[in-house]
Amino acid sequence: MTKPIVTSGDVARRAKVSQSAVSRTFTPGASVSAKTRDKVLKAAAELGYRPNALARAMISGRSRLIAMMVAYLDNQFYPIVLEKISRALQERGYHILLFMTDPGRQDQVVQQLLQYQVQGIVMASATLSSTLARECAQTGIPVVMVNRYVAIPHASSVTSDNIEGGRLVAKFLVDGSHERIAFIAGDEDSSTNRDREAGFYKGLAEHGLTVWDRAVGGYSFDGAAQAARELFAKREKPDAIFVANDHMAFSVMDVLRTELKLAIPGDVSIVGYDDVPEAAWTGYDLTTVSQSSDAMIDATVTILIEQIEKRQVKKRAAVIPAELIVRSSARLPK
Amino acid sequence: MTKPIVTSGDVARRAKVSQSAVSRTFTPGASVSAKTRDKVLKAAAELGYRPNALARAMISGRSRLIAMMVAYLDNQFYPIVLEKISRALQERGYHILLFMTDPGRQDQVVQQLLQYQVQGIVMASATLSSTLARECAQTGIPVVMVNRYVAIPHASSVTSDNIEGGRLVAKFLVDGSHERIAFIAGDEDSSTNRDREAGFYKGLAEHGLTVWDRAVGGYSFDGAAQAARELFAKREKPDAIFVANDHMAFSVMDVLRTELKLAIPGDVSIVGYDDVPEAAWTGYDLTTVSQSSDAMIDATVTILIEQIEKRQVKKRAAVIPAELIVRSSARLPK
DNA sequence: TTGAAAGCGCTAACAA
DNA sequence: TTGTTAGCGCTTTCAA
Repeated sequence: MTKPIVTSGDVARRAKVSQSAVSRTFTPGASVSAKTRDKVLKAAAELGYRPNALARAMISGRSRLIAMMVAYLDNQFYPIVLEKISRALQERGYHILLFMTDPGRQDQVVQQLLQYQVQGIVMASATLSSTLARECAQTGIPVVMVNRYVAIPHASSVTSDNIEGGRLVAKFLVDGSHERIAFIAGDEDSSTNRDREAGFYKGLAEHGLTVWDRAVGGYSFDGAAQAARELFAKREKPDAIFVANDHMAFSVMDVLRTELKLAIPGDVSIVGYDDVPEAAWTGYDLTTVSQSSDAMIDATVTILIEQIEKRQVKKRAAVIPAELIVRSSARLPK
Repeated sequence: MTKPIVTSGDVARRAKVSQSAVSRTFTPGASVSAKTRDKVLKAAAELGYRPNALARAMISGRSRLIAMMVAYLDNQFYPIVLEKISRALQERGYHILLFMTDPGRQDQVVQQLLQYQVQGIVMASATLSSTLARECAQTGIPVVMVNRYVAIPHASSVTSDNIEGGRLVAKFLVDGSHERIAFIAGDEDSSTNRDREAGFYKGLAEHGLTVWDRAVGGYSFDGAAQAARELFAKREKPDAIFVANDHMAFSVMDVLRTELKLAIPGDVSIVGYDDVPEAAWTGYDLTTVSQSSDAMIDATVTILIEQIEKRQVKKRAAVIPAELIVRSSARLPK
């Protein structure tokens, strides 16, 4: 009952044309007369013909497949990026091959995806070893890192202006007359964390302040809760915390309000980074820095497609402006 | 500078064996002597050989590609399902080709994914027309619908026990002495909504009640807000609302607390469905019905792999038990 | 266990 | 514009 697989040859025979005529009919921009095309289309419809994308990819060298490597999807920022990138690429006739990766096993995953002859790689919250990056470069496959930056030739990147974002937060908190301003870091190895933190310290310094305290949350919900407890276990407690991303900020707010019975922003102000949808939910109403996912996706897709179509991989680094989104989780400047 | 593409022929030449020997070395379970394999492996490593998955798929008829169709990723339930399914399939050597679909354009998307010779289709929050389902069945490609059910032969499904879940909610709200119990529906065409609603009404009936009022939120954040406003624009207002999923419940809670200045559960009780991670966040602390995503993913992957490997598509419908998760968004029974 | 040979379904020269 | 031809890189008979 299964599979009477229909090939272009079958269609050709039925339409009484050559097999290449069939191929041309299904290749946008190829030269076929209207008459031939109609005959082919008719036969194809009758037979239920569907071109084999694999065969096509193999011979043409264009698989129209883009690999997307993601480390986790529980931080809403990433599903949103994934959805938008996928839609944008679909519109251009490309498709996403999804790879969930564990830290440490990323190189293995890259080997797998290269076997599928992907034409590009998008990495979100994932890092590429320099060995792998070189391998991709040799194969001529463009790599775009989203929300992370690596000093590797050939790997392009799209990031928020994290340094400026950090500065904005510092200024906002200082203007709000906070005196003991702490920071909760994400993954200390990530460029995103480094830049947000560096910008934040720079901003504090510009107002003659230094960071009051610091803990590490590792970008995870539980890690952030632990970091919050740590900061508040000490004698002198912060009156404001900049948390390296929204996802962790929610966890911090939960711990402060529930376990420590602190009012936000009455007792302590919280600022996050990303402006994920939940930040606008009134249960949190989180003051944060927006990194426009639309702009980031645009840049990612543009870089990718350009490099694929020009067959020339030249490293590019797009930096998307950051904007402070003021809500109610942090005391306002007077 | 790019692409000295290495083929199995190159490896064969260098290892001084036949090209088929190379192929066998990379085919688990093929018969090669240890000596030959070593020679091949050595040559392959030296050359940086990587089997071409596309060529392999073409000839063997096994692409090891599974298509996943999703309508949206902003409801956290879906990214979680996506992440887990992807990891589970990766472990078994399969990979996810992701398709974001718009309602109405799903058939078009299916045509595209069939071209990639996927060996299975997972549909989440997406519906398949019966025409398409038939086409998949003819090709022998298994289809599994997650969180949705369709009366189509050959399309398997994995759902929560939505009827029982709805009943549990009704019982809980009645036991909590609520008297004006309303329902906010998702997409009225979806089996999930139908079953949750039917079970809910059945549960109310078992206690001699009927639904007080009803509005439709269409599974969207904004739609749910609108539905909430609608329910409370009337003279007599509900004292409890069962919202068809958590994602909408958050929106409803926001509207009630912020716009209508109502206390939850003081003035009105809210119950959701799904138990997404945010439901446990203390900003919402939502009483809800848990549909174990782990159990659903297990069932999905098992059905899929079994049908792929047995090359036999037999419709199956897995129903995962539902469990009420009591938190603080609804008044407790005495 | 090995190698030779025959394709998988298609695109892309090349001539006609 | 059309058909012929030669592969893309691989798996899988089939004989040896």
